Amino acid sequence: MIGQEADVYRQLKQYFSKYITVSDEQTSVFCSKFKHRRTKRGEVLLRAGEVAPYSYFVNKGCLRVYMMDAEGRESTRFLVFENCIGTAFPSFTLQEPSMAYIQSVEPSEILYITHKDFNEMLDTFPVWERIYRIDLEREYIASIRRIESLITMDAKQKYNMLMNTNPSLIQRLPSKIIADYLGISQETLSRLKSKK
Amino acid sequence: MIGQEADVYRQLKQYFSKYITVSDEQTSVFCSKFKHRRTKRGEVLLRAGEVAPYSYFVNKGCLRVYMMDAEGRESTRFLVFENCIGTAFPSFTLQEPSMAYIQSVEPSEILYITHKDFNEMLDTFPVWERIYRIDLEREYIASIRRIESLITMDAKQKYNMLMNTNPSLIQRLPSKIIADYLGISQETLSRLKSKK
DNA sequence: TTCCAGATTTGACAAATGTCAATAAATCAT
DNA sequence: ATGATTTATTGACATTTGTCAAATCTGGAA
Repeated sequence: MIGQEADVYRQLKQYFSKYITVSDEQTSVFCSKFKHRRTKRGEVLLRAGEVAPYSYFVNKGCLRVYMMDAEGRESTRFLVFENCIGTAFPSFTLQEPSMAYIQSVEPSEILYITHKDFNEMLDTFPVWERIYRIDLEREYIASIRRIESLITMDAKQKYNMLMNTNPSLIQRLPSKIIADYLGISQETLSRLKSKK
Repeated sequence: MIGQEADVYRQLKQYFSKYITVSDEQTSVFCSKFKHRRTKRGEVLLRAGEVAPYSYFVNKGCLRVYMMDAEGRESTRFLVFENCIGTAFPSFTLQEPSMAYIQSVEPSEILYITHKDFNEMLDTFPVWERIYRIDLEREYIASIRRIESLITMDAKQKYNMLMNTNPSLIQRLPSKIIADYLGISQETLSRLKSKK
């Protein structure tokens, strides 16, 4: 049992020490702020209008951050896979009502931390701010790449890019989600796949 | 003369103390790392393929970070206006060759800092890391909003949004740049403006 | 002022993509 | 396994947007 519990934080600990060295004591403190839970396929963790209370680290599975327009059409803003941390970022950071939903697209195993704990750690541990800052840089760079692809590429180019950079994503997720992640209709995506 | 020199850093000092309190001594150290220069209209500060050596704070004017495809078509990734800091972010941060160009679209007055100084300050001053981290959060949130608009809106919606959130930008910049910032052709933009 | 270079607008047409509807395929719960 | 429900594909067509070319407008230099 102890072995199993320890295992729950194994990936998170790796995540902390990915770019910098963190002492065992600090790692323990950081982990202690994260609670563990499992989610069901399709489970909605946050609805638009709510203030995001948590940020999520994915041990296993996949979370999807998406918006819905007045006609019920969905657009996927971000996908959070194994060993990544994510949330409805503007809402979590500014503690404002969210424009986005968060949904577990697969049965998942996640660790989550409250905004309060997250920010207290920023004030208490410079190392935590360092870890977070480096993570922000990576996330921001990824979002810049995404913006570039959205303003410069047509549907086929965007799909090919995803094939090259993230082929597992295509195999794993329903094409409906791939389509609205790319900002194209599922019919267009379906045609791209057959035509090549 | 002393008064004029001090004035050059006035906006930068305000920028530092926008979200947190910074001592005068620290502010002085931070400012000392930024050099001052003026740019001409159209001047190119960075070319694709080069590693971005500097990050720029704009006192006056506007910088444009843009990409160019094989056919010479340009896409504006970001615009940096007064009292904002910006650069070819992935290149500056990772010190890799840039995919983007940086150009001064107006005669501008800027302060710039080297990557080395920037990172040394991160290791020396936790306050600097804090300032940078908060700035990253804001920039990242802005980029998320931009991604949302790119995947959910058509050309007219994107233009209307820009009109509402940033009307000065439309008056100030040539419509060619507005168009490739929105990821649409200048002809489409021109038609949108006349129709509604 | 006058002229020129660049920017903007407009028109005609082509290409890409979206929408709607019907069908086929896959997945889930029982 | 089997039916029910969701998801994916395909076709026909409408709409949006891009492309190219020409015309018009604009601001700065001589």
